[in-house]
Amino acid sequence: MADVKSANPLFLREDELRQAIELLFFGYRDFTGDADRILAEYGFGRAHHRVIYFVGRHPGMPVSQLLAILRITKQSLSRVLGQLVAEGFVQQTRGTVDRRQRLLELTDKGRELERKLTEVQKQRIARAYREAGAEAVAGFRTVLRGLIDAPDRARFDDGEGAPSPPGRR
Amino acid sequence: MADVKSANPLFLREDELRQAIELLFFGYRDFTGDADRILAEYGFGRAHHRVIYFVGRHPGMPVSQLLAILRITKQSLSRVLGQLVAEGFVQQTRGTVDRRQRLLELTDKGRELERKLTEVQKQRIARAYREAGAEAVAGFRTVLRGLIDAPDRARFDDGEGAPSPPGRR
DNA sequence: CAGATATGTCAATATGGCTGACGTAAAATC
DNA sequence: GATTTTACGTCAGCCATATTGACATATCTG
Repeated sequence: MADVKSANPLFLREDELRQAIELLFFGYRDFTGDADRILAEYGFGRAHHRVIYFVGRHPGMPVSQLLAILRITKQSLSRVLGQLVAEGFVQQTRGTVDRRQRLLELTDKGRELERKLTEVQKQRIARAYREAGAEAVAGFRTVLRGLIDAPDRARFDDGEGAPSPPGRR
Repeated sequence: MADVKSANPLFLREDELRQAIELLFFGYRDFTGDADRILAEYGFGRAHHRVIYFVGRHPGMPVSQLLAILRITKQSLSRVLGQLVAEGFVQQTRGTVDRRQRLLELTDKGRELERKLTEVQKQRIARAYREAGAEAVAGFRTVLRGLIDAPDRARFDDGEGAPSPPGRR
């Protein structure tokens, strides 16, 4: 089982690749489904979740960087971020080194919601990880990382979490 | 490397689980990005892709079954499916055993688009698979399958492609 | 025949994207 | 110090995709 280096190994067959497409479709649908249900209770959507997640992950992040990660326009972000600020989930403070910047961070209320959302997703992943075992998990990460475009792939190299450099897209 | 059965193995640590969340976010975004670009040329969106994909995969599928897979309302499907039929990508024929049913299938034009869309996605997956190797691929599939809710998980067991039984949701 | 089912359609609404235009404050540059 | 660039915000309008609810029609089933 170590010499699978033929020109067209089994795992590159048509139906294997198709299966991957469907695994990603169903997997992502169910993976996001957990959080969607919680968000609905708050009148929020997936867009709010992404903001809450990344702000929670990188406290003090300026708006421009959040835009770069999410790859949406500032007008689109504005509505969502505005709601989160208005309802007290996200807090904006002026930057000290560059006073034009609005640095974003979660409030206690925001952190609580972030925790709830991340919790259900972590549980789903933990269950799948546990059932699959360490080796399968390593494979999962390798393949998924390989599906990501090079610029953002670096995010999963080293310390993981380092914001990608400007001009990545 | 065979006795990782402690109460809380390394791969279940907080940061490992968080990394999985981000891998899925970035991975799915880039995975769908390829097809999105092609679809835009046709004035279609992701919704059209899903219809084309599943109809192509299961020719002769009735509308009700497509609704069950996509988990959207018939009103939502109606607009998208209507466009695809109007523009000659999908063809509807009355069922013979049950004449109330509209059985869906791709036209030649539809099959051609399906092929183009699936092709770019297969290429991305094939590259990641090739770089990762057979064992990693096996792990990827095991974990991803574990992320899927039980009803649809069966889709990836046996012959794979068997439509899930009625009442799955 | 009565009722359930498969499909379609009309209308109204929400969410989350987009482009374009314009404004303001602060930093950076000449 | 004046000018230009940057970071951010906002107004206005558009599009795609989803929702709920109500109703219509044809067909199947008991």
